[in-house]
Formats: sequence, structure tokens, C-alpha cells
Amino acid sequence: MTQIRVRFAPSPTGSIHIGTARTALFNWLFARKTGGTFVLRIEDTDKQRNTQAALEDLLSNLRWLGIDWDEGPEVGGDYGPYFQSQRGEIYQSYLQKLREAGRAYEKDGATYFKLQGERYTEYDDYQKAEVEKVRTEPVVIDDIIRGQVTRREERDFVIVRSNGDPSFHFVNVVDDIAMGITHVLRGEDHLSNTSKHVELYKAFGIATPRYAHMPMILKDPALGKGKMSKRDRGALIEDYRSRDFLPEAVFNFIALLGWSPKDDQEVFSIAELVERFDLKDLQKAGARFDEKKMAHINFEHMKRLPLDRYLEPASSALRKAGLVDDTTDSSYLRAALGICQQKINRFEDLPAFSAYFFKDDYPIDEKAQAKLFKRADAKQRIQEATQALQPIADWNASAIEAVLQDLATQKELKIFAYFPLLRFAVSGVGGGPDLLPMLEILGKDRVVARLKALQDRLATTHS
RNA sequence: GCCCCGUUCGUCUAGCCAGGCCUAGGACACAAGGUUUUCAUCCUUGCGACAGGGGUUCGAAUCCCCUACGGGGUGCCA
Repeated sequence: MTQIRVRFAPSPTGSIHIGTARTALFNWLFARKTGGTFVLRIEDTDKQRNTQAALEDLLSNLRWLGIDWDEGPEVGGDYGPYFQSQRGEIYQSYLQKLREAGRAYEKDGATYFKLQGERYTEYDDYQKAEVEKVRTEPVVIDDIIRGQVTRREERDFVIVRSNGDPSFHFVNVVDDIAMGITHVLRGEDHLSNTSKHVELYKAFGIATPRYAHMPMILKDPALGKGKMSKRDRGALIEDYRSRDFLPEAVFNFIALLGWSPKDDQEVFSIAELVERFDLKDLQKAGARFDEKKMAHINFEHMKRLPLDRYLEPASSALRKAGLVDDTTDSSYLRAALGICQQKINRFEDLPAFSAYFFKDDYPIDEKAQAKLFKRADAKQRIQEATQALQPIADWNASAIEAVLQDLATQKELKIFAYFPLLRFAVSGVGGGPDLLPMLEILGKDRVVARLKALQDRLATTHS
């Protein structure tokens, strides 16, 4: 068995798309699973659209996702250069081989690849013209996902444009040959054109790689038809990155689009994915992207994170919202986030969920306020609670609970008569983390001050 | 137009290759309850699909054919 070599060959234009990322990810997974080599090759032939900044974005987003490469930009390798713009001589020498074999010819300033077979002309309804066609032998594409796909090419095609640039089909095959690529895993949009590639391999007298054409990621039908494009919501990897999604969750979710482990497990670490991955388990049909499921997978990863690792993306989100900075007490931050971790399912929602831990002018939920203000005993209960809590010397959850319990017993009430009021007083909302630890972490000073502030507001409302 | 690929709950999917174990399983979403405080956690329950038609067979989601629908290709784009 020869060493497996796969490649990911993006063009570094703008941002990295979820479909592009998935191609990278499946190639990477396959290489890591089989002990093969993952090559990164940059298709930068379109000089105007390819900038250095775009390339750096691409590399950094790949790394963020957890994808590294064995050969390619910044790491080198024995099959370089890894930029198509630097491989002109290689393309020339392969073109020469084709010419010598009589398989290439010039026409209208461009170079065409010559198919073999009987020639005839026919009106082509798509071209709206008489065109020359060739009765070729059908070509069989041996596809790991789809089985044997038979197709025939019937028209000679351009391999070098009249401006001198070699075409995609040509450079793609030449590079794959020159780089010893054994398996080509790519999107289904390339399947029909694969017959061109097979014809090229035949002309060079070289065996084709194994192919695997993966299903497309389709857009939400509400947004239109067809495959997902860069403009669709949720389509860009850097979007998840800037919203503090966990890279391993994004990786996990994308892997689930078109692939399944065949049992009921859905949440995987990257190492588990490498372990479980098999090309044969790829789905044939297109998959539709679902943002809610993405969020769910993300939450599952968030919950499993040890607090130390949770802290970093969580503080990043809070920092962006201006709630914390370098002066924030780290043990306070840690404690506050510790009781939020299991409750909140997106880092981008964390600032709104936990603002009251970090500033005093947190927003007030009108509905929760209206509900509590309707209670006739609200003012009295708040007063009682404030008086009871104020003298506590050793401020902690169980002390608070004991005091409130005593108070409730004394007033012949349940302790929960005080809970919603206290929660609202200190946080401005009706929901959140468990109340007692929350009070402990906020500290006596904040709690008492906020209770008094609420009393004042109640006084004005009720008078 | 022609060619290629596909079609299981609203969505991601298991099952299909090796037909019976499928009154089709899981997850997301949604709905209703519950967790003696909480619209954001958690638990329980519910809702919900083999695209349609023929055929083969004792028996078909599974095999074959047709139709419909979806996707892709058909470019001196990649």
C-alpha cells in the first residue's frame, strides 16, 4: 500500500467559506486517520483577487479550526513550490509532453486538449451554435462515495488560454500528478468535470487517483435555491470565530454535514473524529446548513470545557462588550463565569446574561419588573430581606440561605417567597444562574446596595 | 436542450450494498408538562418521514424500471 497523499487547494480570495472549510477538514481527517500526508496548495493564478492579506486570513482560519498541513506555505516540502503562480515551468513541461504526443493544438490563440475518436459537427442547444464533437470512449470515474460513474467528454477543451494562463482543469491535474496525490476529495460540483481530468491522466499515461465527491452544502430554502454562497448567513468561518464559537465545535458541526458515525453519538472531540472518520460513511445527498444545530453542538462543547479553558473565550466575549478588562479581579471573574457556564449556550449572549456581575447600570427587564411590582408585599419583603442579610458576617451561600430560611419561618412563609424578588433586585431579570451562589459571588455590599435601590424605586412607584 | 449525481420526520441523519429483527431509530427545532425560585440549564412526554407509480418477491425504506422534484456540469471561471 502506497503512502496516502491528499491535498486541499483553495484560492486565497476573501474569506473562507463553510463548504471550502469542509473540504479541507475531510481531507485533513482522512490524512490523519490513515497516517497520510496533507498538502496545502494555493491556487493563486488570479492575480487581481489574490492578496497577501487574503492568504494570511486563509492560513489563520485553517489553523484556528485546528487544521495543520504537512506540506505547503510556511512549512515547505519536497513537492514545491506550493503556489500555482510559481509553477509555470512545470506546466510548460507537461504541456510539451502533450504536444509531443499530438494531444494538444492551437486554435484562436489558445491551446486545446485533443480528445480521441471520430469527429462530427452538431448543433449544440446550450452553445446555440454548430460545434465539433468527438465520439470518445466513455470514461469511468471510480468514486469512493458514488461508486462507478460513467461519463464521456465530447468536446476538446482549453488547457492554456490565449493570454498564456493555463486553465484550471490542466493545472489541477498536472499538480496532482507532480505532487503524487493519491486521493482527490472534493465537492460534487467537480464530478461532471472529472471526465476531463481522467482524459488528461490517460493522455499522460498515468493512473488516476481515487476520487471521492462529497455532497454540497445547500442554503436554507427560505434564503433561495442552490448551494450555500459566501453571502449567506452562517457561511463564513471567521464569522464563527469573531462570535467566539469554539473551533472544535465548528469543526464537529461541519463534519456532521454529510458524514455520520453511524451510531447516535454527535458530540466529538477532534481526536475522536480522526478516530471514527471513514470516507465510506459519507452521505450522497446534499446537506442543508442549520444554524440552530450549530449552536447546539457549540453549547455541548461549551458545557464540557474545563473552567480554565472556558474562561478564555468567555472573557473574550465580555471584553468585547466592554464589561471586563485587565483590571477585573480574576477570581471574581472566574467565580461568576463558573455559575454561568452550564446555563448559557452562546458566548455572544454571555454579556447580556451576566452584565450585572460587572457593572451596576445593568439593563432592567420590564416584564419581570412589572410582574414583581404587582405583588402587594414586594416592598415589605425586600425590606425584611435587606434587614436580615445586612448583619451577616460570613457572607456565603449557606449563611444566606439560613438567614432567609429563618426569616421565612418567622413570617410563616416559604423561603421562595423571597427568591424572585432578590433575584430581580440584584440582576434586573427573572432568570439566571442559581440564586444563592449568585448572591455569594456578588458580595454583600453589592447585594445590599441593590436591595436598597430597589426599595427606593418601589417607594416612588407605589406612592 | 444534453449529460452526471441525488431524493427517509421542518432540518442533520441511522437503516439500503448482503430484502424479513422497521408498528422506520437518534439528534436539532417546535409543543406540553416537570425540576417545591428562574422565558435561556436539566428531565419527561408529544409532534413528525421511506417523493409518486409500476415491477421482482411469500415478503421491499432496502433490488429493477418509469415519472416528478432537487443539485451540479455543459466557459479562453475555479
